[in-house]
Amino acid sequence: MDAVTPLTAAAPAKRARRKQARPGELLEAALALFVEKGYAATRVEEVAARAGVSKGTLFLYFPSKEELFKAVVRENAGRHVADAMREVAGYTGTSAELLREFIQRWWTQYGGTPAAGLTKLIMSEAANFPDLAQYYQDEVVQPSHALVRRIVQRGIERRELRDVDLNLAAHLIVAPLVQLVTWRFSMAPCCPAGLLPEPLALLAMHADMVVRGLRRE
Amino acid sequence: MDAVTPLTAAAPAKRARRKQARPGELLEAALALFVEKGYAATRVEEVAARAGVSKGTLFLYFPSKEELFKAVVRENAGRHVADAMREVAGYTGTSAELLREFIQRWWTQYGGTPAAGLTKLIMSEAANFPDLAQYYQDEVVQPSHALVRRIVQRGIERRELRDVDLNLAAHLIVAPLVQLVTWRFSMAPCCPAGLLPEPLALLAMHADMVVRGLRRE
Amino acid sequence: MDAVTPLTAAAPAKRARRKQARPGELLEAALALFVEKGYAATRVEEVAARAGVSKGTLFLYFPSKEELFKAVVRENAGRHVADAMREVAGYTGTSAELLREFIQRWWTQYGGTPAAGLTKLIMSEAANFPDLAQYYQDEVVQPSHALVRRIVQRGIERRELRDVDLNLAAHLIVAPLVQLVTWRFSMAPCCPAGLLPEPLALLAMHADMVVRGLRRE
Amino acid sequence: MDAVTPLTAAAPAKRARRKQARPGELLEAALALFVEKGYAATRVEEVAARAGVSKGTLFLYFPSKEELFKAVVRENAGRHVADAMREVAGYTGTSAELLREFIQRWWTQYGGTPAAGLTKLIMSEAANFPDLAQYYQDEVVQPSHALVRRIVQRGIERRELRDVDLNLAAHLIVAPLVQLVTWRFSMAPCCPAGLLPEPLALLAMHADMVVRGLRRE
DNA sequence: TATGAATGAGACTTCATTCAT
DNA sequence: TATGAATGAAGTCTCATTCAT
Repeated sequence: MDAVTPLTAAAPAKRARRKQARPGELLEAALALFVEKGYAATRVEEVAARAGVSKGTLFLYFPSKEELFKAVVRENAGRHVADAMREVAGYTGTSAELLREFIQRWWTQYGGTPAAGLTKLIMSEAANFPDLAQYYQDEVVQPSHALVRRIVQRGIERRELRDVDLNLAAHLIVAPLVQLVTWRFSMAPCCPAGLLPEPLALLAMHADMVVRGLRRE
Repeated sequence: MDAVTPLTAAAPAKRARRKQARPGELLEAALALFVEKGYAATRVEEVAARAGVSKGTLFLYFPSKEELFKAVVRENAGRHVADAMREVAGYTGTSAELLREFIQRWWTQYGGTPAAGLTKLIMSEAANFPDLAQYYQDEVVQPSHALVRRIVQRGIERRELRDVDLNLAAHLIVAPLVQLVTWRFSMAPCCPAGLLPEPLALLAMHADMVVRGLRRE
Repeated sequence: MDAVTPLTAAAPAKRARRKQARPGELLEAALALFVEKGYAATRVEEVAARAGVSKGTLFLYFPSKEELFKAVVRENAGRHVADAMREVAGYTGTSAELLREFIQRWWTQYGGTPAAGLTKLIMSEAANFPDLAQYYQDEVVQPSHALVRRIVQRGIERRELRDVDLNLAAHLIVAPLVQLVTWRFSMAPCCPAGLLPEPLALLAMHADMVVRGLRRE
Repeated sequence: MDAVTPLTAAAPAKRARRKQARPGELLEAALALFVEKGYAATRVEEVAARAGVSKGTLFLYFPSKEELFKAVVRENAGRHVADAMREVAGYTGTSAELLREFIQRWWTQYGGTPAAGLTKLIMSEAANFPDLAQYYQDEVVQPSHALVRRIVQRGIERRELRDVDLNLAAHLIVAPLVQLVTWRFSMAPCCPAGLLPEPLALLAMHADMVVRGLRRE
């Protein structure tokens, strides 16, 4: 700000920096708790505590628990779909490779991140927040399915894949992905080891099964 | 109630019958509401009202909301798995037929019934009721997966199917089934028509994909 | 209910009888406290305690503090005006007697009762509850002023009173009455004895002054 | 702030002037808001905002909301009574003229000014702040009533007025004045036009009524 | 057995007050 | 001196649970 006082310029405002960061910290804490315990069973004081602030501070940034919840959904919904669509559009390899690539990426960019909890959260709370469910439907589900349908259609047009119902195929390709994150945030924490398949191994086999299941013989 | 009025004499019998039925009616009502709104957001008074009794009556049959919830889970968990295991044991047809048969039956006997809401319910509440999650794991998930593994193993032994990882295969076969009911009780009510695939068509294609994906070429 | 069991008929339901009385008891308690401390400074728990019930019970009868407040106003507003209007309509004496009668009655039927606190309450809270202020205006103020204007007009028509502005006269006749109750519920409790004029003496002199001030000389 | 920038050198002076004025601006803002919404319903942040400063600044000048309130009352109470007493002492005209003069002056110097809101404020909050009510009683009510009693007594001694109870007469003379300001700050803002009498016309008629009501016939 | 009025612990939310900047 | 982010006590309201009828 001022070249004459570089010392203070380095620490412009500890408070101000926190203020910038607060909403994000609160949203992160809220996502984790809402996913774990559900909306109703999560107390705002817990969210605040996990974000390292007091109850009152939360309400400086979000006017109510419900608005906090909506912000959590909006913040995390549909951030990765757009990226993925662009990548698919320019892909030049075989459909088998594309499907494997897509499934792998889905895991590294969404399924394996904390943001994936949103999937379980929406599933659990859809009936209590119909407008959010609709929003998620529009912003995440529809674009994702459209993307998968496009991949399959590309394979059909390239005569690599059988001529199947695109909508059904999309559901069957997506289902194990969704199921994987749903499981990760619900039963998995209760069921120690052994029985949980390694996500990447599961996804590799899923890609393999899909390719075999769809390929033109 | 009054010996002078024989017209009402029939009542005690009817009431007795109702009395017998009460717990079942309450469990049914509770399942539906817990599935729809979640445990925390469901009020016991709603459950009682839906079962046609008063709030106080519910507490005559279940000592607390939590015990009601546990009863709901115990009542609905694992009723169908044992039957299915017996049927598989005596099956004589091909693996393709067996897989199709299994998937169809799963839908008609569980996935398409109100009891399937339990799957979504457990997903949503597992973290809040770890012992119930464990119970469900032991009574439903493990037996179901074991059953599916047995089907696949039978196919491998009969040299109809490839030699795949049984555990991964079981997860991939089950995932779309679980996903179907999860969806049915969460997003589906919000997303009118068109986009929802017909369950039986979806399951038929799933069976087809699984057979193609696993068969020995 | 049943002539054969007169003993139980005498005590049909202690609970039920309380339920009947509860809203009235709560309204009475609320009126007293709202008048004394104002709406914002009165805690619902105090109201409940004064009515002899717990916090939760209050909310069985009134959905919110604000609705309780509105019920208090509606319950107490304008109950006496209609009676007074009927009496004035049939009066046959002189205007001096009528004015004295009116003022005396106002005190015995409203100004001296707990319900008079409503006047101070509305004064204090009008800006925070504009719709209630309007309601009070319509149900109490306007009818009361109309009644007083009618009394004065009758006197003018009978050539007992001077031909004055009816609206101004009404305000000047009413002002000391309102002031008396306002004082009674605000300063009076703080200013012990001596300085407080005897209400009936004050009202008698007021009536006298009004008659002298309005009479045709 | 910076000697190198003479342009801003004027600022300290301006700010100093503001600093001097701060308490007054805050008291003015507080009076208006306390009158309008009551003590409890007024937030200190609103007071600060109306005075053009931040919440924290208010607490530099007043240690608490309650002290701010007390300062508001002390600042506005009893400023005009002393002046009026002096004027009455040297008056040489008739009692009728004196009463008219007194009532007119009361309006121009108090009743028509923002400070008159204090009357309504004290009335509303007396029970919550008994010591302030006492203070107001001592500093404003008693002196005012004493002044009015003196005016009436002077008229009696000059054989212009009847020999009435001085205390009652004072209450009846003051009541419409108090009522006028009370109304002005409570119901008036809700009741658009038409029905509100013109203050000066009302006061003129009041003076007229008082003179007629008290004069020796 | 059935009811529903009553309770009170606990949740969300507000706001006077503090304090680092 | 001035700011406004942060705090937490206190208030409103909900709802599981009890119990007199």
